[in-house]
Amino acid sequence: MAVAGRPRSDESHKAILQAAYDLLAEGGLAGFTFERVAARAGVSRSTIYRWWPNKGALAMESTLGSLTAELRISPDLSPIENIHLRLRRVAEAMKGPTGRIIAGMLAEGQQDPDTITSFTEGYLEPARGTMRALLRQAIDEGYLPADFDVETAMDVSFGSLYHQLMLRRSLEADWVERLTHFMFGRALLR
Amino acid sequence: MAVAGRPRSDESHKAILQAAYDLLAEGGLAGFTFERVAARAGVSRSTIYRWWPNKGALAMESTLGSLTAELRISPDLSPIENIHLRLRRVAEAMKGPTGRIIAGMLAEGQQDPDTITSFTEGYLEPARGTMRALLRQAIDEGYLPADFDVETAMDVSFGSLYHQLMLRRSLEADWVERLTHFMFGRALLR
Amino acid sequence: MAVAGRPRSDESHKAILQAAYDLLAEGGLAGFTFERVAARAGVSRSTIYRWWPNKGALAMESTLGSLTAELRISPDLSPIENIHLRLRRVAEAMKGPTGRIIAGMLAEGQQDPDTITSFTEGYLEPARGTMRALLRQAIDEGYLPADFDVETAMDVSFGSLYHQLMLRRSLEADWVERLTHFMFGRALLR
Amino acid sequence: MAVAGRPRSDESHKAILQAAYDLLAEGGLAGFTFERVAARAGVSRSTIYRWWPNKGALAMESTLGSLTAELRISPDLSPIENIHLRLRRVAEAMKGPTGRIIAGMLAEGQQDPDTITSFTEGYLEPARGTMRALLRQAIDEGYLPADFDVETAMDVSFGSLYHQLMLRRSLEADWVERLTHFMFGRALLR
DNA sequence: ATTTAAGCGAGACGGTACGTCTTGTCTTGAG
DNA sequence: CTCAAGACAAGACGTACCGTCTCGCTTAAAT
Repeated sequence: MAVAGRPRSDESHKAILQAAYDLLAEGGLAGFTFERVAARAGVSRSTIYRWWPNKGALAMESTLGSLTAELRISPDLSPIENIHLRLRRVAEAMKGPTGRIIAGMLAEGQQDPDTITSFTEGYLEPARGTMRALLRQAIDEGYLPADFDVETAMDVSFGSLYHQLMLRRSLEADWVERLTHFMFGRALLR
Repeated sequence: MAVAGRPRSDESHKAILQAAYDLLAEGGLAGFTFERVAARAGVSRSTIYRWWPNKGALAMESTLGSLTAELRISPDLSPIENIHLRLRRVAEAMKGPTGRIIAGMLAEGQQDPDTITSFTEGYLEPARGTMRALLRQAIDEGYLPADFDVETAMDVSFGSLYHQLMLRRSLEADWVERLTHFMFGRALLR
Repeated sequence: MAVAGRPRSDESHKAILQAAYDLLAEGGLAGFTFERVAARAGVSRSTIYRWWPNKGALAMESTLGSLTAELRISPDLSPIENIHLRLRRVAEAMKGPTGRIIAGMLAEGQQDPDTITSFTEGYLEPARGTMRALLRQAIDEGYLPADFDVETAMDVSFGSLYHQLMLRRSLEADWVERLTHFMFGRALLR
Repeated sequence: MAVAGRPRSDESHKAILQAAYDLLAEGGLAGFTFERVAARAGVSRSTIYRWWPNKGALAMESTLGSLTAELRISPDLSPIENIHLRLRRVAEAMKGPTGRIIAGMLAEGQQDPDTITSFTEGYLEPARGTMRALLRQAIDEGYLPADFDVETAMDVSFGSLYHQLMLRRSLEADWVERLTHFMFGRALLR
């Protein structure tokens, strides 16, 4: 049952998200301003304020879509190999604009807890869900021992990866490989 | 041999660092302003600009002293236990104001790479140095296999710990214990 | 047909002009600061910057109104007497706050030519217009010779008067009287 | 009888005056700063503060020498012609850097009365002295009537000339000629 | 057909902080 | 006693954003 009043402009909505994404990709958190987003989107500032309470929320929404795309599983690989592949892809993505955006959101979140919540719910938990399933499968199929600590494994893998990102340290393929070896042992990766 | 010119006021210097530390401890990065630091320290703003190029540098210097205090080794414990103890202490410290400050600096560093450099050189590398020594000792004394990947172990331990911090997730003792178990295996912790 | 956007606050506008006038009247150019004007007007600094490009412009606008008031002609006096009266009144006004303001604007104009332009167009030219009319009338009515140099007479009268002002020299009635005698000859002043 | 202590550096003294003069000539009052004078003179700021109480005094002293140079009388001309010549030369000088400096000092004097005093005593009164002598000579020799108001004539000539300068109006030769005509009548100038 | 209820642009407003600049004072060490 | 060097408190500068606000216009559902 539609409410009275002029409906929300889908055009503006999209333009804002796109402008926000572009700005974040270009300069990270610095230079990410409501004013600039509005200017680039060709939209009035108040329209942004009407729909997003703060920069974190806007940054989140403008980014989430593009983040979840790469979460795909190859059924012809072993669970451990699948995990390795996923980590490698995520690391790869983090080297580009997506990485700047995520780092920016984690940074923004230090001032505004809501951003952390959105980030966790919107991106991290889904990612952990897939990873969790893979780890459980690995246990079920005997690749990992029954008492393998799944949750900690995820804290470790995501944690070290994103920390690496924030410190602007290496996210190259061999770093990911060493990480996987460290977590699972060399034997499990053909 | 002192240089010409009025010498730097040690009093102001200390007052600035103290005020900066207090502000960071109180409100984290938000509300950490040169203006407020100056006001609280009873110092003119230009004096701060004269000595610190940006907020990150000031935040760093105001915190480093209190950070390095806790880097002490108990010689009567095994290397693994020492590592565990260190991680627990660091995690404990991160729950208080120090944690907010470090999270703030990592956040600030996303806009200003110099802050990351200062953080790495001033705090992280020294911490890694101690940790590295302990891990090598553990290998030498047979607690860990000869091919144990020391560097990755540090990426993992510090990484997951600080990521946990930034996500405002648990830093409780049992989390640290699970982390240590995950990295070294339960057997090694008495 | 009003333009879109929040309309300019007439209240703030007036408060700014009033505060500017008061500050100028009190202390002349020294102490005339956007910051103080803002504080006294109870207005944010940016509001002033939005409407006036520099101090001179604000000083001008805050003063022009009160300046043009005194330009009135008494029809029952001879043109020469009218001129004399006008000069005496202007000189009188220059002894008060208005004088400090005008001196301040002429001073300010040495750094910023726009201030001079505003002053000339907003105040001086109108004043010269009236004076010019009186001089022409005096010629027409035979008080002054046909080849009397009207423009130079105005350069001389205004010039010596405002120079006197800037040098903080006498602006008393007898000085004005001597000036008039010098320009027109004693005979013409009853 | 020399006083104890290091003698005043004549080199610094001259460098300061020269730097001050240059800065004034280049940019007028704007950009005339103790800091810049010190920098350009290769002198410490405190040295300037030790010898000059404020900008006006420094501006004055740096300029006075070059101002009085042009006050010379040609004995083979009539007094009126000499006056005319003098005014023309002063007007000519005012079109260059000297003019900017004098205008700057008159402006500066609106904030600091001492500058006005220095200006009057150091430059204006001497100039008026010469002019006064010429006018008296003109009266004595019958070029001007015995009751010619000498002081007012000087107020008028200098006043209109310097006002013209401050308004950035014409200081061309024909303007000076019209001024002389206005004051003395056409007959007296061949 | 008219009212009502948003959405939206434009843009003013009070604030806060930025980083820079200048002022006038002070403190040191060297001449 | 002078001078260079330079630190210091104070405070204004002009700019950039913030979050809020007031308008007038537009768009659609409800009356």
